[in-house]
Amino acid sequence: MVMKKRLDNGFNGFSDWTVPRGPRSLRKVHRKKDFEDGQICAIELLASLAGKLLQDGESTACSNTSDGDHSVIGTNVVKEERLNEEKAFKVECCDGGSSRSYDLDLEKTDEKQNLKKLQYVDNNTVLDCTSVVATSNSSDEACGDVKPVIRKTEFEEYHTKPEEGSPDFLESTDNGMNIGNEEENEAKGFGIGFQSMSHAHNSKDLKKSYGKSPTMANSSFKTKLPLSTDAIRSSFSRYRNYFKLASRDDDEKFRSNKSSTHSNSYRPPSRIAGRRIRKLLNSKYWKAAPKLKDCDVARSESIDDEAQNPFRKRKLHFNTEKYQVDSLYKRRRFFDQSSIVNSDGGMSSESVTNSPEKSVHIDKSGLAAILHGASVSTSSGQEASFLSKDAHVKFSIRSFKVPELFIDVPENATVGSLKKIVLEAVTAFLKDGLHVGVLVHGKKVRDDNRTLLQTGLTCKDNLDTVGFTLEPNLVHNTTPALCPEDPPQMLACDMTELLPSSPVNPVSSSGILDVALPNTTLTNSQNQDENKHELITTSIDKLPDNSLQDCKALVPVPEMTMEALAVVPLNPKSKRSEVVQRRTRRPFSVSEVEALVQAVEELGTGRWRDVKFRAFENADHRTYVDLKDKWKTLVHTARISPQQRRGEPVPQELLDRVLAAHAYWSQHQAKQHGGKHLQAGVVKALEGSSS
DNA sequence: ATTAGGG
DNA sequence: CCCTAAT
Repeated sequence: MVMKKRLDNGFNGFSDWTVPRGPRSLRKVHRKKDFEDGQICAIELLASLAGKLLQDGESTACSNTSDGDHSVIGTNVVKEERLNEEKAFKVECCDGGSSRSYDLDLEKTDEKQNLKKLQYVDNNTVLDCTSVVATSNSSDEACGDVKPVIRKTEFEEYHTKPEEGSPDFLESTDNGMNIGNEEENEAKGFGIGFQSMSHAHNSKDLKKSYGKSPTMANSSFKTKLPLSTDAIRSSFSRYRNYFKLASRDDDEKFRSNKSSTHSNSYRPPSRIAGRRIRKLLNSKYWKAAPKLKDCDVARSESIDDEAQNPFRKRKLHFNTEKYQVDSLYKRRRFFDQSSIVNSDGGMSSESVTNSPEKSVHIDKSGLAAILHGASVSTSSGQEASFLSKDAHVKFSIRSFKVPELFIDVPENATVGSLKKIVLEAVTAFLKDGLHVGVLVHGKKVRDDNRTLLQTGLTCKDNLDTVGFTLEPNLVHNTTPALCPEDPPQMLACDMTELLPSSPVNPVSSSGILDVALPNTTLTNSQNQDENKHELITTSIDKLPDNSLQDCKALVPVPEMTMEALAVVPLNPKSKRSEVVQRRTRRPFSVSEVEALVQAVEELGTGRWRDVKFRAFENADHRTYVDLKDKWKTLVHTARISPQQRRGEPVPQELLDRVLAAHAYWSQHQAKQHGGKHLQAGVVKALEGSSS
């Protein structure tokens, strides 16, 4: 099967053409490529995640104290449709500040090993963007509690029941905050958020590891590894949310196929179209609805059924995020970028997104949960005091996001292997446990001792600003101070208003793709927001005392309006065309360089079209832009030390000519008169310099 | 459609 | 090599 092929420059983060600037920034690459390349639905991720969570089954919820008072407990029941199994896991609560993390135990040693390997291999692996949608049917126990209680939340598949969330929510609320059958409440599914793909960087180590890993075992896989960019990287980073699948560049096919009918029906009609779309997506749409980052995801389907490939026709959103180039070379630790060491727990990945009805949400940052609706009710009067103990706050966690997953797999990898890989990556990250972080207005609340009331989480209005994040329980390495927290992405609906104080980060780019099987392409999403808002603990004080009064006891879950959510291009047709292929890389041969140099000597720089006609008339694959770029790289190459040069070595003589010509034409500001005359000048200059 | 320059 | 902006 051909995954989408993209050609990046391959593993190297650097491309030859990028000379002057040094390594090209990955981030851009990711973004673009991912976008172009294709996407894969990460349904699998969710599924796997869910599975893991389920295994956990009983997480320890902490109840701190007397029956009545548990400060917070969230029980999430997740049901994974695929598995048809339901298991529940609990989310921690933090009352006194102790937040618990999930312990995910991998039952299979293999997996553990694999995971270890993965981790070892790539610190950068991240699952991001995967979100689990939860709707709340809150139930139970809480009622009597004096303290605010977080109700159990269930994960449901949004998709299936787009609007159910609200109804459910309402119900639960209506019923009073009480009740509920915890067990009954079931999450139906997860939405998985997407993924973005990034191309593989060179990750030799990864390759190695992978090769060892069972999953990668298949021969083809191994075989190819060396040659292709097979690597999987996963890392948690707040900045990235996506997992990407990269395939090698084989674009030749693409090019050759251009004219010919391609087997792939989904193949984008034209690059141009793709570009347009991209553009569209990148700017207009997102700007219009920055909030709507979420993507729509199809709900997971039976995994095993290849025929119904989960990847097919899924829509994905992407966000672009920033990525540092050097990151390619430097291994990052898990989560390091996002990780902030908090007293409360680990890294924070802050962003909160909401997703509309669509099942999948993608968040920019790592794991994030969105509260869909929250209501507070006070069973007994709320005493004016902040500390009214009777008041209850209901939280409906709409989704949790999973940290980004970064995966590269060979094109020839099977879907099954991809699934495995994703699963492993997800498992790896879950394995170490998670912490739940609480965000208010996009700012992380670090003081676990603060009461909800103090934090202002008492009524719906306030609750809208709340977000939960699943934080990896690892890493303590990053410098806390440095880590910015991403602003939460608010939900389209209710959240909209919320962020008065917290700026919403515009999405740099995003797109939605459909993934077609034949060319499964990956898309990457990126986003990034680097807002560093610390949470405002102080702001709490400012909360109006009457906040409680304002609250409506039951807040219906906001219904997402489709419009609001309509991040996606209205025109369904366009969806398909988004997959854009990148041209294959065609390194210039020495002879081509020679021809180029010759032409430039004669024509000067700035006349690329002429150069093209003169020297590359027959090379339809060399556009004048290519020539210009090549010249740029040649100049750069000529200036750097031979040791730093890569690729097919260009004779020094040519490089000298390049420099001479470049210098000459720089001075003669493109005032090319007679080519010959100038050429003579160039040659002369060259001779002078060389001798 | 080209050109120029950033990524 | 891609993308954009400016011609």
